[in-house]
Amino acid sequence: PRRPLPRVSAAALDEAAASGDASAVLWRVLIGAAAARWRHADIAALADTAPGLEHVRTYRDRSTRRPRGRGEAASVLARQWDKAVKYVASADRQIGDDPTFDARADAIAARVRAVQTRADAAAGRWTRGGGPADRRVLDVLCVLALQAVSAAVEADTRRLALLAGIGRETARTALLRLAEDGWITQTRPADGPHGAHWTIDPHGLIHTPPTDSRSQAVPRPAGAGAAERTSLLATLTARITDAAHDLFSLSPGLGHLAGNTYSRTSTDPQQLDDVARCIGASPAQARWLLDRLTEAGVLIHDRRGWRRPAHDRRTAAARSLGIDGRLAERAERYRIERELWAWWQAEEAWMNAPKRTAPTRRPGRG
DNA sequence: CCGAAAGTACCTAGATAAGT
DNA sequence: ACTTATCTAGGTACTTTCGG
Repeated sequence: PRRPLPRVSAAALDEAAASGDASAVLWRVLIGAAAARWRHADIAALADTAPGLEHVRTYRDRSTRRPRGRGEAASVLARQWDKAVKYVASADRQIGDDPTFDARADAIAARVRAVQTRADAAAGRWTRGGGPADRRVLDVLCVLALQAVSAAVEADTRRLALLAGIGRETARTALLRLAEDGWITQTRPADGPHGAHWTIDPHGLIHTPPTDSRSQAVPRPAGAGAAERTSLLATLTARITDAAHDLFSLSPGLGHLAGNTYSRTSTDPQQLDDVARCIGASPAQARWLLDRLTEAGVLIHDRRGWRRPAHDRRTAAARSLGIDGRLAERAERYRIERELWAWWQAEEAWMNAPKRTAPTRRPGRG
């Protein structure tokens, strides 16, 4: 979901950068593009022509500018882009660019938090039958909604399936089940090459209180909404990244529910009851799942409880079961890997960026 | 203007795991 | 041990876009 550039950055993109400080102009463009969730390919497509990207094409030699080589230009852009993405992730720069952003981020973060709270309270809904797949799809929809800063998002079944680490048909039926139970609603059917639109706000709760200037009854510090959105995004992205893995596929794999269980653990030890409550399972079922995860070598069990080892062992475990690479094969089949890969790399750059707030839990694998 | 290509949803059949 | 239902892959039909 790429948004238009903020005004400052759009102006910088058209600025004749050769005469002034070209690197500063480039920085203004990249920051805005990263905040608007552009991808590297989007900005790279403009590198040859846009006046504001002069710094990519040439470098300053005393009072003149000399052209860079093709490879050097690409590496300059890649390096600066990486820096910009990390900067935006750590500093919540969007607040300054877009005065409505904080309020919108606050609304969507509150909605996602409500959905997650309600889901966590629905014990048993996510452990039986298609429940594990349902919960993954719900979490992915929450992430997409946070990214788009909108409760309604376009979500075709393939993209959803790949992000959730499940099959496309499974994702489709999960959507139907979630809709039937009132967790989500389809706002627009599929239209040719475009997927259907779904909302995690079936009753339209978000749009009722608009960003009214007089509704300042609850004073919140500036940037609170943006910060909460960032924090939720980090938590939920880590969760789906942890769960979507070959090890948690079917057959000799440990299954979807085991993946969801693993995604709720961290390197800090947890008690059985905590884990059981997180996934809404009975203590006996949770115990069985934790034992299987421990047996596979991805969790450690001692008298303080269950925790993850310092290094992620999911891939090693999958390899020893002979199911390494399943998800990648599936992605290959769906033939949209290239597209998804770009999104995912931006997301990982986000995840690995230095955190401004207190460190939560570590993202699983780098 | 027409056909090819690409992307999506829906349907069906087989395999596998969970529940009783 | 048996029944049920869930997941997955393959195939089909429909729509839009693009190139000759």
